[in-house]
Amino acid sequence: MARWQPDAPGRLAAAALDLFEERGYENTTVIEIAERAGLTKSTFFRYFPDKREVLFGGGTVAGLVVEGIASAPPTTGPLDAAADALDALGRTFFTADRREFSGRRQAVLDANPELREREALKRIDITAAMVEALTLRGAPSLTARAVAALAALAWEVAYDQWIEAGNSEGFGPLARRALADVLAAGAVR
Amino acid sequence: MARWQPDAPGRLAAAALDLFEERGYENTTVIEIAERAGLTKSTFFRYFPDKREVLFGGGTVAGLVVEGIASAPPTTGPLDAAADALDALGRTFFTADRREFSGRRQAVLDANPELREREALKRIDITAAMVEALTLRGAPSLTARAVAALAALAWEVAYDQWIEAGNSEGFGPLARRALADVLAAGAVR
DNA sequence: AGGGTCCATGAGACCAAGTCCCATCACCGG
DNA sequence: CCGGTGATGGGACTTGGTCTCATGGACCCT
Repeated sequence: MARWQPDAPGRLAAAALDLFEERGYENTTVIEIAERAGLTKSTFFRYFPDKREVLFGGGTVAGLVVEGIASAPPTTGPLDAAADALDALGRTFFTADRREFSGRRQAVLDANPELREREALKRIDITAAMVEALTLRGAPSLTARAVAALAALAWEVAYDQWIEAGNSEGFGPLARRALADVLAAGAVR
Repeated sequence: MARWQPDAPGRLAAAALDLFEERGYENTTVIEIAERAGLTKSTFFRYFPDKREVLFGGGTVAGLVVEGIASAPPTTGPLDAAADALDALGRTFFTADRREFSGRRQAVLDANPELREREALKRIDITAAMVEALTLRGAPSLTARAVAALAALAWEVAYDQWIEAGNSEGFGPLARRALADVLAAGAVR
C-alpha cells in the first residue's frame, strides 16, 4: 500500500462529511476524521486551518464571482454585471455533478451553529468582494453595496432551489430569475 | 470587601474590552479576563457561552427589532415598518451614552477574524428575525427577505456613521436616511 | 441572636481544538 | 546506490470549554 495516496485534502473533506452525517459535527473529533482518511491530526491541520473549514474547501467561490463581475463588458451596469457573475458561477462551480454533494453539505451546515457561523462569515466576505469588484467598475459606493446585498440574497434563494431534489434546472438560470424577483420585491413602495 | 460585587457579567465585559484593546483578542486568555474582573474562569463561562460572546452582551437587539416591526400600525407597509423599527432601536438601544462604548467595541471586532465571524452570525440571525416579523405582518416571503436585507444594509451604514466621532446625530435619523439612500441606490436599472 | 437554606462563586479534573517542532520515510535524480 | 526534498507522523503543549462538587456569603425565620 502506497504511503501517499493522492488528494489528501479531498479525502479529509469526504471523510468529514460522512462522519458529520453519521454522528453530527459536535460528536466527531478531528482525529477520527483523519483516521478515516488514513491520515493524522497533523496532516489535517496542515490542509485546513480549523475543523470547520474542512467543509469550505477552496474558497475559490469569491474569486470566481469577482472574476465574473470584472469580465463583464465595461458598459454593463452593476446589476447586470452581478447577474452575469452569478450565471458564470453556475457554469464553472455549481455544476450538475456537484449538486448532490452540495445538498448533503448544506444539510450538515444547517444542523450546526458553529458551521452556520462560518457560513455567515463566508457570505459577508463574498458580499464584500462583490462590492469591491463593482466599485472597481465605477459604481458609487452605496449602489455597489445595495446591488451586492441583493445579489447575495438572490444567490441564497437560487441555491436553495438548485439543491432541492426534482429541480433539474441549472444554477445560472435560477439565479437570474431569483435576482429579477428579488429586485421586483425590493422595489415595493 | 464584599465577596459579591454587583453585575458580574458587566464587569467581565468591561475587563474583556480593556484587555482586548491592550493586548488584542488572541493574546488575552479567559482566565486573565476573569482575574481582572475579580472572578474566575468558572464564573466567566457561567455568564457567557464562549469567549467571543462577552462582547455581544444581551442579544436583546434582535428582540427590539422584532418588537419594533410588530408594533407598527397594521396598514404600514414592510419598508416603513422596518424604518420604524430602526428608529425605535435608536431610541432604546443606540443611545448617545452608548456611543463611545460602541466605537471601542467595534474597533476590537474589526480587528479580529473570530469576532467578525460572530458578528456575521448575529447579523444573519437578526436579518432572519426581521424576515419572520415582516412575514407575520403579511408580507410575501421574497418581499420580506428583500426588505430585511436592505434594512440590514441601512443599519450597517447608519451604525458606521453614528460611531464616527464628530457626528452628533442620533442613530434613528441616520438610519432613516440610510434606508432611503439604499433604496434609491438599489432601484438602479 | 442564632441556625438553616439558597445561590453565586471557586476549585480542579477532564476533553478536544489548535500550535509547534522535529523525526521519518517515500520518491526522485544522479 | 546514495543523498536531497517534501509530505507525513508523533507527541508535547496551550487554551477554550464542560462538568461536578465544594465553599461560603446573604437572607429569612423563629
